[in-house]
Amino acid sequence: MAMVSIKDVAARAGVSPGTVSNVLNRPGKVAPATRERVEAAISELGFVRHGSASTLRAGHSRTIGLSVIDIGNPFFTEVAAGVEDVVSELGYAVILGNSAASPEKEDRNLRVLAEHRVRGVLITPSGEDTARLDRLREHGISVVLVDHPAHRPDQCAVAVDDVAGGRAAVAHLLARGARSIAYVTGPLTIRQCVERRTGAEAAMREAGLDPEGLRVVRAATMTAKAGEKAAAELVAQGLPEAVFCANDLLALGVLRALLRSGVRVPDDVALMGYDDIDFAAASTVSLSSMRQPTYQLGRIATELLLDECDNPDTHAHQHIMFQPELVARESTQ
Amino acid sequence: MAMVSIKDVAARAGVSPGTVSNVLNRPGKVAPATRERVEAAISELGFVRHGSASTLRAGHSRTIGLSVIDIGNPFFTEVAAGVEDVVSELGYAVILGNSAASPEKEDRNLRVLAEHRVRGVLITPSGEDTARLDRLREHGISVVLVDHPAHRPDQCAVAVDDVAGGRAAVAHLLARGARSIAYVTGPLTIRQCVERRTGAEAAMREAGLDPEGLRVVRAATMTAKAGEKAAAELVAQGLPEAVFCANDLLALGVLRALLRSGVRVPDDVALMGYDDIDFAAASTVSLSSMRQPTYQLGRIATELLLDECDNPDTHAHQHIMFQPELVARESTQ
DNA sequence: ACTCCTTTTGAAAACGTTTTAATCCTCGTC
DNA sequence: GACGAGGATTAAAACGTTTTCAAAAGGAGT
Repeated sequence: MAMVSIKDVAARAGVSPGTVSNVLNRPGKVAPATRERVEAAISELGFVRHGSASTLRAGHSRTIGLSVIDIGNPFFTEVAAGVEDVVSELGYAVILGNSAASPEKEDRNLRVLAEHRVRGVLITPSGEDTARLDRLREHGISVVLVDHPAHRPDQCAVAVDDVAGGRAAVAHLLARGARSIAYVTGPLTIRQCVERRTGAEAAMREAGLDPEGLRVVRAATMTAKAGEKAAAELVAQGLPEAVFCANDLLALGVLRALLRSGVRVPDDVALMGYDDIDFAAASTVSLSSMRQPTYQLGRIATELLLDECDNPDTHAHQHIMFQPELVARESTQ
Repeated sequence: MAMVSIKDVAARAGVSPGTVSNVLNRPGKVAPATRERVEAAISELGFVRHGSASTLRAGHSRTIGLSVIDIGNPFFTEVAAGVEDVVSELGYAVILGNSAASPEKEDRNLRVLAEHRVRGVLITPSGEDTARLDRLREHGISVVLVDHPAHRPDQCAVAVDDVAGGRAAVAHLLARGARSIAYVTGPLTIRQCVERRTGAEAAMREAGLDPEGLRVVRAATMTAKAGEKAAAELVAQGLPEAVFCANDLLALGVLRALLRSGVRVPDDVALMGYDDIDFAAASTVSLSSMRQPTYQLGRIATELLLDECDNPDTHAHQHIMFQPELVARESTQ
């Protein structure tokens, strides 16, 4: 329990605490000779700066919050990797929050982030309630939306066009000859699920089909397990010619359950996922999917956030929208 | 930029700041009437406690650190889920660090955690250098090892028997009739890789084979991509009858590359992974693997850590060692 | 020797909370 | 009606840093 403070360092180096602080934060402002002396004292004493004291006095922390919907989903893991890579050299800490698509958990996480006075928050909101995000901003905490379009102009957001993605996915299935299509979705509170569906319906309309014909199966969560359950439902009610899943995890679950029931993919049923996670290409029947620039999403969002924090006056808010890319594999051959 | 402080709340409620603090931290100590008044003021003013100030004065934070080797590996994601579930109701924050098996990155992350004066650290160390962990403890930060046996008696650790796992895996391959076996491993700085190999060699010895016969292929990282590369090497140098991978990610990469080269699994080569991540069961040829109580690892480690922090005197350090379980699937049929 | 810069350092206040010790009340008891 | 006991509340000091402002030191020019 060493508890070496800046004062001890100052005493050891024969300078004042203020100078030590300068060495730490504005090394340019202090003469090389003194700086060296201070640095020596720091390492001799094993001093490590008390982040909370620093945050308290300086008024801002070196911490950002990252709130995702499902940390078990490789999509978000890859986003997190992008965030990490940008942030780690800067000595920033990332506080991770997993909302599990529950507004209450998300609330609790945001509250924790607010208490920690994080510099900013990267969030993939799990619902459309923008109020709590606005409340964060009132506390001086910047917010950048990840995989979600902006709520308002004075805000950064990095997203991927989910309507376009849903349309492309279903257009692909239709082009392959499927006429009856099921859409396996997660909770309808999740925007991505809704928009991909909108796109899917648009594709049907464009093909001259009634969008009402899109059979929607709702899964409780966007996991493989939930996908298996959804597939059971499909099997019980009679199979469509093609299934479009809101997510690769759902699709992998659907695939597993279908194969187990003796349904052949893609011969009996074609199958499309979304996100193109690494495992999509490796699955039993390799999975067609919609690829998104996931890692980039994390990187760019973080860069925007940091710019907003560091240059509040010159910062230009940006709404970036990527286009997803169809990757056709065995499951829709 | 509201910046409501405890003083404002106190003024509004007509009490002193000390009383507000009591309402926040020891609600029992304050009369119901005043408490209500204070709570009303809190919500009217939208007060949120300044965590750094609290940490600074109280001497301890409501934050723990989680340092993993690869956040992209579902194994660690599941550990993280276990951690999250324990911690989230307590209002604790989790600072995530990804060491990417690099001691430098791990160092940097630990430094950040030390600066933040986290309550404790959960870590899967990426090497055997215990010095920096001891340094953390000197700063009064508890450390619990995850998926790693204890370095010292006065320390908690939750691990899985990797030697036993390696032995069981290779014994399984031998029982299936394989005589030439390759071991695809990650960096040898990673203990898990080394111990699984030790187990593998033990299994060979027990079967009357020369453990030197175990062909070791080293991959730079424990990812699917690195697995593909390793498989290419195997193919080029002549295939063994069975391949044991230190990790499911490696195994999935090996599998993908083998199939692409026209090698049949398990007919030409049997394949075993390790970790039994969700995707192992879903892959092209479902993957035999060693299952570990991953989620439990995270949960229990966190509980131990919190107990150590909250009851430093009554706390009994524990070294928990789980046994892995073999899951046989198609890849070793 | 003096002034006038520039560069470097130091003293002290402030950040928002927790906590200790002290004060103030309210009651019950004698 | 005085006295204490005991609970509720408060005032004030601390936690370790950053930052502002002023002062000191050093150098150059007269």
